[in-house]
Amino acid sequence: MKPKTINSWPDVQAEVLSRIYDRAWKPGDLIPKEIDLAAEFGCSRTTVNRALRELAEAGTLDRRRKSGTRVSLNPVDKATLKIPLIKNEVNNIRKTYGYNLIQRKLCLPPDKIKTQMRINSGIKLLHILALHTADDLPFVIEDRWINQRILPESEKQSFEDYSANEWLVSNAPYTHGTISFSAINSSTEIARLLSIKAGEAVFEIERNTFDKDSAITNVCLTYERGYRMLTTF
Amino acid sequence: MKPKTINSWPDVQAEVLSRIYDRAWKPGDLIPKEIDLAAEFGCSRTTVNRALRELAEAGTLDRRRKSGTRVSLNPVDKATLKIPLIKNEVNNIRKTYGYNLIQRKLCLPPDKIKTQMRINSGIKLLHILALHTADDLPFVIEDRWINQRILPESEKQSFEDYSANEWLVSNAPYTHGTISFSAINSSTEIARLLSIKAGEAVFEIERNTFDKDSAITNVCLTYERGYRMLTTF
DNA sequence: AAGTGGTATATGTATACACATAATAATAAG
DNA sequence: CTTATTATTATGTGTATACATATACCACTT
Repeated sequence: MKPKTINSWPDVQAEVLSRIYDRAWKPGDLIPKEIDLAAEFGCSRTTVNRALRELAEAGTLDRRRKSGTRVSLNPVDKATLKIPLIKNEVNNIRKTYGYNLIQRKLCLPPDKIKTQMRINSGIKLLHILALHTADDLPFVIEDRWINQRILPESEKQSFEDYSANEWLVSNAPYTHGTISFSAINSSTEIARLLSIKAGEAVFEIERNTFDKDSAITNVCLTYERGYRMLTTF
Repeated sequence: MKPKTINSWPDVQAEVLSRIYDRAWKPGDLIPKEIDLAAEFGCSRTTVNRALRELAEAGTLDRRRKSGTRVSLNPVDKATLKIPLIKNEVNNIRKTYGYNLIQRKLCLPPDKIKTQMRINSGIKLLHILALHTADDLPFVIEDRWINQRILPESEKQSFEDYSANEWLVSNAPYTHGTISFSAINSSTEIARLLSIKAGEAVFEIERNTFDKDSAITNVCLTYERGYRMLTTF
């Protein structure tokens, strides 16, 4: 049995994780300092630092200057959800993607949207309603409001051949945003578009993106019945 | 107007992001190589590398050896969801947390659970059903299966005074897991526990955690009506 | 035209070193 | 005994340097 050599940062990570997992280092325990680990593993402190920094970012370790590094007591489960383009999402499940524009209209947003987008004035916004299909079956409804004051080019887009979802990613860089997930009983309108019965539970994602303080767009995506959003950690 | 100095990796990141944001570097564009950026900013390649590596991990940049670095065409929106302890979740919204064990029984799991946990044999699992409350109102149902073969200590726990949710975080280290989010129409059983009407849409999170190849636990969390899971990016 | 192999190159990683910073612990001052 | 100051220390960051690795590109063969 050859002793495994530990001299790359992934090696260090693996070794540290294995010690945590084997309970040699228990939650709350202070682990040796970087210099000592470097000496033990026969690598440089830089390499140990790289490995531990990532584990701290992942929430596995808690690090504090002077105090040292300890195993997290409450390793917060962090699930990173990748939110792909709907087109890609459909292609990923090996189905044929389709897109239908239902409505495109400049109008005054309801209060609910104004609140979400943090808009006070009575300006009109571009409202887009569209249906994305997978193998010709309803997949997700896109109900979107676009701030034309921030995105004047959106006026020229008809959004008939490709979705706002698609156009925005490469035309509307944002600084930050909010996202929320919820379950709702489908309205008659939603039920009709998704070809389901009114009242059936559907999964909704509501997203707001901002350019500094200005809202760019608000979108509510209502998925087909039984949709599951999944990820691993 | 003093020229801002760029010599720390956060500075480099900010500058790169600002150029992407100002469309000086558009999606798909090849950006200067690390050495050139280092020269321009007056810092070392290591510093530039650190900054760009993080942006690539975040999905903002695409990097390939020899080819170089380009601005992502499809910057995948990544939302990182922190999944806190239910107790903390309730405390965070400034409500009083309560816990009620409904059932604790060793029994054979249904096929659906066996599939999720990748269990073939006919072993019995510990089944826990409990209700978490916020200000004495139903908040979330915890429906859990625990593999006692992997976690023998769980046998001694009554789970009457504190939840499995809580006990497991500091007693069941895991290697990986899966998580899925969905919307369902509440069954009569769920409706009764949550004090809502049967059929009302509720938000569900199903999680599986594993120790290498062995399933540790499967849990299905069914939230109160109108629950929203939110995060920012 | 299609494959084969070599070379140049941008990113990826490891190292030694230096200094910065945060935070604890020790010390001095009141 | 409390508060302010200072020293110490572990992590955080920046630099120069070296070598590793993936891969685009070109030359060459078949």
